[in-house]
Amino acid sequence: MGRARIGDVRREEILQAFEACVVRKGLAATTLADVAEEANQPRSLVRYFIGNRAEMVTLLIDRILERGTTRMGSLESRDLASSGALATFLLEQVFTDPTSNAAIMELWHLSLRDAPLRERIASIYDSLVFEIAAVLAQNGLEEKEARERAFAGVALSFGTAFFRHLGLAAPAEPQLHAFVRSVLQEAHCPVNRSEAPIHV
Amino acid sequence: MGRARIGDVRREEILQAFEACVVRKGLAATTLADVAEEANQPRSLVRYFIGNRAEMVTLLIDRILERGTTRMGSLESRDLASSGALATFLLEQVFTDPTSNAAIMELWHLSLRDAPLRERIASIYDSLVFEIAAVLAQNGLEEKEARERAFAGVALSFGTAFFRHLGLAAPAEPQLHAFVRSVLQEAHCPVNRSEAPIHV
DNA sequence: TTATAAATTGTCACCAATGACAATTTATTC
DNA sequence: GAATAAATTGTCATTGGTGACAATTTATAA
Repeated sequence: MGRARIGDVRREEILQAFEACVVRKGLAATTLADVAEEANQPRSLVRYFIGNRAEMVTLLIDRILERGTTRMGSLESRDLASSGALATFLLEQVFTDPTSNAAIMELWHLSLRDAPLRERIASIYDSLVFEIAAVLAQNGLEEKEARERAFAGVALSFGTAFFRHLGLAAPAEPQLHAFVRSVLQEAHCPVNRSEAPIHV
Repeated sequence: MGRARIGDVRREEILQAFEACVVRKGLAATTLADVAEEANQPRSLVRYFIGNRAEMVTLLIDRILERGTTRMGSLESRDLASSGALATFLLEQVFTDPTSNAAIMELWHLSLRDAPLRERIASIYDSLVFEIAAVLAQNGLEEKEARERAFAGVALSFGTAFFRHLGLAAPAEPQLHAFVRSVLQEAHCPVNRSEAPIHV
C-alpha cells in the first residue's frame, strides 16, 4: 500500500533542470532555488528527492560523463576506415554540440581540484584516442605511432573547438580537415623516429 | 604632512596573495579572509586597500592578462626563423608553466559568462597566431595559409597542454615536435631544426 | 473505508562571506 | 611637539544559501 513512487521521474526532471541552469549560469552560481524554479517545484522537493547539493552535483557529473561515454561508444559502430573519415568525425561530431561543450567545460573546471573526476574525464578522451588509433593501426600504421598520431589529431580538434568557443577566427572546414589528416596519416616524407631528440 | 602612502606595496602584496590562493584553491573558493591570511594582513586592510571583491577580481584579471601579453611580446625579440624553432617555442615556452596554466584555466572558466573577458583572452591568442603567421609568411608562405597553419599549430599545442594537464599519456617531445612542424610547414621535409629559413 | 507509505508544503535556524564603519594608532611635515 | 593624513584594528549588520524538520495532503492497496 501507500502511494506510488514517482521519485525516478522527479529526479530526472530535477537533473534536467539542474543541467539547464548549469549550462546557462554555471555550476557555482546555480542554487537549489534556481533548480527548483527551473523544474517548477518547491525547493524542499528538490531536497527530498535528490538530497544534498553535493549529491546533486555527483549525479549531474555521472549523467554528463555517461553521455560522453556512450557517445564514444557509437564511434565503433561507424564506418571510419579512412583518415579522412576520422577527421570528419572529429571535427563535425565530437566537439561541436554547444550544450555538451558548456557542460564539459564546467566539468573541466571542477576537475582542476578533483583528481578522481579528472581521471574519469581523461579516460573518456583516452578511449577516443584508443579507438582512433585502432583504425589507424588497421590501416597499417605501427601501433605506437598510431596512438601518437591519434593523440595529436584529437588534441588538434580539441584545441580548435576551444579556440572557436573563444571566438577566434578558425580556418575554414576543408583546411582544418587537411590539418587533422596530416597529423593522422603518414606524410610522404616520414619523420625519422629513430633519430635522437633534437632539442635539449 | 600626514603619513607616507604605502598603498602600492600593500596592493601588490595582496594581489600576489590573491593569485596564490586562486591557483591553489580556485577563484570561487577563495574568500577575502583567505587572501588576508595569505598576505598576513587583517581582512579589513584588504578591503581598505583593494576595495570590493569584484574590484579585486578585476585587478587580478588585469594582472594575469598583462603578463600574458608581455610574454607574447617577448616572442618578437626571439629568433624564431624556422618552423622547428617555432614548434619548440610553442611546446616548451607557451603552455608549460603550471602556475600560469592554472591561472589561465581559471580565467577561461570566468570567460564562459563574461564576453569582454573572453575577447581579451582571444586577442592574446590571436596575437600569438599572428606573430607565428608572420614568421611563416616571411618564409615564403602565402599570407592566408600562413595564418591557417599558425592557428592549427597553436591549437595543437594548446590541446596537447590541456590533455597533459588531464594526465593523458602524450607522445614524447620529438614526436609532438614533428606534428607541430607538420601543420606549420608545407608537407615536405626539411628535417634539420637548426637549418635556416625554409623555402616553400 | 481505512491504513499506510509516499509526496508536498511551509517554516526555521544556522553559517559563511561580504560590506560598512567607528575608533585608534602610526608616521610625516611644519 | 602639534597638526594631519594615512594606516590599522576591531566589531557589527546584512545577506544568500543551505540543511533540517514538523505538519499536511494525496494516492494506493487491502
